[in-house]
Amino acid sequence: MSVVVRFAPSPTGFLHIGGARTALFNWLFARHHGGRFLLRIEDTDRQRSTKEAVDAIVDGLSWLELNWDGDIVMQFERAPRHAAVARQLLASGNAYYCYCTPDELEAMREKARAEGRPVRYDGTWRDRDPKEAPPRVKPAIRLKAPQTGETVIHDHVQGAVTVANEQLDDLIILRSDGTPTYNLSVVVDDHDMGITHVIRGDDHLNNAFRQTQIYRALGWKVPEFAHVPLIHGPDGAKLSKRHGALGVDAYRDMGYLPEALRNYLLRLGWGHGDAEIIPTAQAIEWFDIDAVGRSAARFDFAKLANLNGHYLREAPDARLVELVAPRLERALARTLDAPERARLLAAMPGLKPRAKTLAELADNARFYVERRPIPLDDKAKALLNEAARRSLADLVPALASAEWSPAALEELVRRSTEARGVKLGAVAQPLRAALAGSTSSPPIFEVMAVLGRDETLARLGDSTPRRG
RNA sequence: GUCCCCUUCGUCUAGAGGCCCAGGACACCGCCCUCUCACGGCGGUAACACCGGUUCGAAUCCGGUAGGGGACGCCA
Repeated sequence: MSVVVRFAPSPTGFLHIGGARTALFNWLFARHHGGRFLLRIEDTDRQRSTKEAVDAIVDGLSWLELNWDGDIVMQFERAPRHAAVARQLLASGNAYYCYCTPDELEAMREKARAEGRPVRYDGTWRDRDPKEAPPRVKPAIRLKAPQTGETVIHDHVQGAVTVANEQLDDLIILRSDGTPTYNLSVVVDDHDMGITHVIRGDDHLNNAFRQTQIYRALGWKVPEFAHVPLIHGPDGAKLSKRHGALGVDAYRDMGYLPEALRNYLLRLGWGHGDAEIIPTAQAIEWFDIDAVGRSAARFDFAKLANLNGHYLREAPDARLVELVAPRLERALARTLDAPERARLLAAMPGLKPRAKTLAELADNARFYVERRPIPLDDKAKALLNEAARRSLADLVPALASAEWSPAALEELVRRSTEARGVKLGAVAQPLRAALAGSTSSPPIFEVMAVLGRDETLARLGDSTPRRG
């Protein structure tokens, strides 16, 4: 049997990090088994669904490179089909009209809660003659669920989960306005789309029982289930915005690479021996939904940053220039020309091991394309005292005719410091301050090589006293 | 309140009765490398929630307790 899975978000906000992970698991499962990964937008809540949210989901999945197969299914468009199935259930005696009004139901729940009883529909209209229906009340359709026995789900993550049928009430499958409810729509769509494995957040575990009852009433085959745990914040509580329940676009903005986020999300709740760095191709080979853990994991930015640093170091320099250039252009409020981009490319090997995010990489790269006189931070200013400036000035004549390579420059400066009996750092740090504008940067001779002789001497000139 | 689920270092996890006085990674702390900052290398602190039981032997199996999470809508 070929595997067919789907990711089915409701477009009521951005694609959040938890949704991204269930999408990733679905995608990996499909790719591992050579099956299909479908995308269905559950937009049946007309009040809250927005076009912007649909775009955000599509953009987020695209950025994460979780490509789906076939066309996107818009659930609302299938509402007539769902309603038809509800009527089919009615005709077969597996559903019935319920004439309770929302107010009555609310009162029913209120009373049950107050009396400490389970909050469930009491079955008022289950066996009552519809002829007794109050006039002018439009009925909803409820599933006539089994009242005895139990419903068991064999979940690939949670194992066998059993619930007594008396715990489940007769859920509404078609609203009084004729629109289908979530559980009905999901069952009909999953069936019609040929979904073999339903992989979703475990907040849906309870729905799986309801849905199983609908499948049975319809005589349809129940799909395999895998309910993956939710992601929690650092405090163990539900992920809040402050903790990282952000849209994936926010992670892109913070400068994380999609492959790093994928690797991080994969390791949240799943492991393969001691493996930590798991590139996507490897993940596809190894991924196994049955090995996903049953407990919720906490989101940890530090680990994400570490992983991101790894993928940053591995990324081709040209790609990083493309990713960093727009950030620099925004910061500098101007566009970068070809020589500046070339300079960034040459600087990238020295820059990338020093950053954990693209934001940090852009910050660190900025001095390379800053226009003279480049701004100096406070520590750099303090470092460039009278004595430091003089020793830099002493270096200028030799630099003017030096061979311009990192090794030759280092050799030259080392010889000069040895001759004067000072440590290399005594000159390297002032050089760094004058050329990079701060007290930390890639190796200074490499910086000089990338900057070129003219720019180097010009920057030194900006910081040293004029010769008389 | 009712139902369901979860519980190994601070965090993510390995572990499916003896290989575990519990392994890896991140974070943290030392040391090394070193022109700064990183990267890298080496080392360190640190966990089987608790109580019973089964067994020659339990992190691993069973029961209970505690703590945490999720679900209880004519939302999805």
